[in-house]
Amino acid sequence: MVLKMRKNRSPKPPEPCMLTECMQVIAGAWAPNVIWSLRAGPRRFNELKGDIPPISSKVLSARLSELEGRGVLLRHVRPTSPPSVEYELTELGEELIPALEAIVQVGYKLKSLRGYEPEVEAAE
Amino acid sequence: MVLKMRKNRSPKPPEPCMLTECMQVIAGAWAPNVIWSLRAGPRRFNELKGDIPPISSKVLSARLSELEGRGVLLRHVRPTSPPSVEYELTELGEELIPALEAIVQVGYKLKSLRGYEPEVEAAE
DNA sequence: ACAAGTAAGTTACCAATAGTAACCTACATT
DNA sequence: AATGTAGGTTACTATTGGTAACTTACTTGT
Repeated sequence: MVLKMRKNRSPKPPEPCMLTECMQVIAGAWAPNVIWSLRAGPRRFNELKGDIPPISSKVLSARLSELEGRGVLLRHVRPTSPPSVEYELTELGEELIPALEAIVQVGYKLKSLRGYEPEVEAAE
Repeated sequence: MVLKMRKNRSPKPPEPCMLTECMQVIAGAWAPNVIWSLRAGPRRFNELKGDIPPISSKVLSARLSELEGRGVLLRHVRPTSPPSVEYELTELGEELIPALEAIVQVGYKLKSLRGYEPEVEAAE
C-alpha cells in the first residue's frame, strides 16, 4: 500500500507566516526575558542582568541592540557619572506582552501537568 | 551624582522562571512552527517539511525527537510500505496552542503597526 | 594620594546549534 | 533495470551562545 501525501492544510498559509513573523521579533537567547523584565517600566543594563541571572554581558548587549534595531525597545543614555543607560519598551514592544503572558500561563500549567519533577536518575 | 541600582522588581522572581520554563519546551529552531502545524491533527514527516518550507530534514528530525522527549508530541510508525510515521500532539503539546495563538495575533498586529499592510494577496 | 569600585559594555576564545547537500534502506511502480 | 518515495543520517560549514578577562572614566574610601 502506497501513501499519498496529504495536501498542506493551508495551501497558501497565512498563519504560519504570522507565527514566524512574530517569532523573529522575539528571537535570540533571552529576548523574551528581556522584554518581560521591561514590561513594568524602564530598566538599566545591570538591572536587567540581575533580573535574568544566567545571562552574560555579551549576550545581553547583543540582544538589546538587536531589539532596539527591531523597534522593540529604546536605549536612552542618562548623563550621570558614570553614564547610565535605560532601556524601555516601545509601543511595538508592548504589543508583545500579551503573548508573553500567554507563555507564562502555559509555564504554570506545565508545572501542574507534570506534577512531579522529571529528574533524571543515574543510568548513563 | 552616583547611581544606586534599583532592586529587582521581583526579589524571588516566580514569573520569569515560568517564562523560561515554557520557553524551554518550545526552544530550538522551528519548534513553534512544528507544534502549530500539528494543531489540527496528526501529520507525517514530509508533510511537516512541506508545511515549513525552509526547514531541513536534519533540523526537523532533531526538533521532532526533542519535542517527543519533552512529551510535546508522539511518534507513531504505521506499517505501510515504505513505513510512514505520524506525529501528533500530546495533551501537553495542546496546552501550548493558546500561547502560539497569542503569538500569531501579535504577528498580525506587528504587520499593521509597521504600516505595510497588504491585505491583498497580490504580486509575488 | 592612591587603591578600589562602578556602569556599561567589548574582546578573545571555545562549545553548541543551525544550515546545506549528499547519501542511505527497503519497497513500489514504470 | 531504472526511478520514485518515506523518513531519515552524515559530513561539513556558518552562525550563535557561553566564559572570563579587560576597558574607560569618574567616584569613594583609607
